[in-house]
Amino acid sequence: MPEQQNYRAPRGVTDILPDNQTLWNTVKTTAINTARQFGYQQIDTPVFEHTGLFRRGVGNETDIVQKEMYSFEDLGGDSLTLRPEGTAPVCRSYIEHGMHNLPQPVRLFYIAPMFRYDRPQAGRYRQHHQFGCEAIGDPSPVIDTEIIEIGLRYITALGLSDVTVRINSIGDPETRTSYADDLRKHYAKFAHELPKVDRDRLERAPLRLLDSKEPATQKLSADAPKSLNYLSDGAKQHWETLLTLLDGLKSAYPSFKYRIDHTLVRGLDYYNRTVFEFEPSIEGSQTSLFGGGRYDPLIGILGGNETPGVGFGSGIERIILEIQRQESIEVTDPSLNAVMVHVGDNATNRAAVLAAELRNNSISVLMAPAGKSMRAQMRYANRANANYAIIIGNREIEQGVAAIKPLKLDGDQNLVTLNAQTIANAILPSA
RNA sequence: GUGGGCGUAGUGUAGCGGUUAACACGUCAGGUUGUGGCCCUGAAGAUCGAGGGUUCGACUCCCUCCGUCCACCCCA
Repeated sequence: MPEQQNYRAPRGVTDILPDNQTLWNTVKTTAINTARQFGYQQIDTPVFEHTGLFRRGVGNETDIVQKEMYSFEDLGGDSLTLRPEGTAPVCRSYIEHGMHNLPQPVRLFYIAPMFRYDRPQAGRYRQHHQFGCEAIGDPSPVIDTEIIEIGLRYITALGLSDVTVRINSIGDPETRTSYADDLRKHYAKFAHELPKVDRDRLERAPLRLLDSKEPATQKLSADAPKSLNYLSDGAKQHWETLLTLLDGLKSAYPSFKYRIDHTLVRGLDYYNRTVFEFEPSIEGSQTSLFGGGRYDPLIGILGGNETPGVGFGSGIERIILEIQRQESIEVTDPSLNAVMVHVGDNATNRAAVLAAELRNNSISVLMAPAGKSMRAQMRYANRANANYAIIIGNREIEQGVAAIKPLKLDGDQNLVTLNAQTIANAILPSA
């Protein structure tokens, strides 16, 4: 006897069961419609890429690359990685397909699974899905604002309120090094007071100390140097224009509020200037719904011509959690037009043919389980969430009729001639 | 990687050192002449997460492991 093994889904990944599909599809459809309203076109990139794309693009020292990637060697010896984020692959595709020859900026969006090896918890999974938008080829803060507006429109369409946008500018790569140096100096004075996790980060990633959750570090962060004071003239003007544009959004989005947060930095190396996050205003676990920013260096890093870009990624699972928490929208499963209830072999054969013909009339219909009692079939029809039962037994076959019984609406059962057209007329709503 | 909570039928729960391990929902079959929802009856379904102890006896107490959830970290 072979040993029996009960498999479960691997840690941190989940099935999206039929009960949740309507909500999922609503969210995805909302994302697609929103992106299209802004003229974004959909792109799908492969689930895996060359590992080097992420090492270079996301940054070799980032947590994502250091400890969260699903990397493997394929049978040909290539090192491949399940995509942990969406921006680098889209930029790779932009370069590979010469999209700089298209009118700039190129506006793209995707809805795709992402993979990160991490300890699962609420709102965090090893496979999650992101709706992302990328605008490539435009350096203006107008397009930064557009990206943020897409996010606003998306969450507004999903009925979400109490969402705050945190925003910051981390400047350009050149000014960032001197900023990082000064940050190091600031914290180094009190290095002995820092918790060990933060002391470790001091050298490697001083910007990360700013959003540390350690109280001791937070106290020091209050009067730490701010990246906004280190901006180059160009970055500074970009930032100030951005704020003006964001203020302008308030007339179209009355509940929109943003907060300048100089502790906001992001864990991916490719960002410059604008960075932002959308987060719900709940205490406790801070699960941001969106993250994004400008990534002007990225295309160059990946070997393309220097090309500016800006974008965001938004976790669909987290959006769904927030929709459920706020009860912001209600979805109902679509109902079925009809279930065929059939007793007796002749009736069953006739019912199967009729079902096929009804489907030609765009009617959704399914067969109740053959060979079961009429009571069992009627119960099945009821559970199937169907509008009508089409009942065919020996009596109906003899008389050449079908009994049409409404299951949801009030009304009596009635008999119609046994053919697809008359049945269709009897159950189609408009008729 | 670090810390905490929790693991009993498909799901949600109850239970106690000795029980036929209970209840609800769900599933299946019935409730006379072929007709769902409500209601009623019955059935199937749990090696009480795994292994090891303590004990005459453990689902119940102890240990280990595994799983899971939550938090840290990081992010979406």
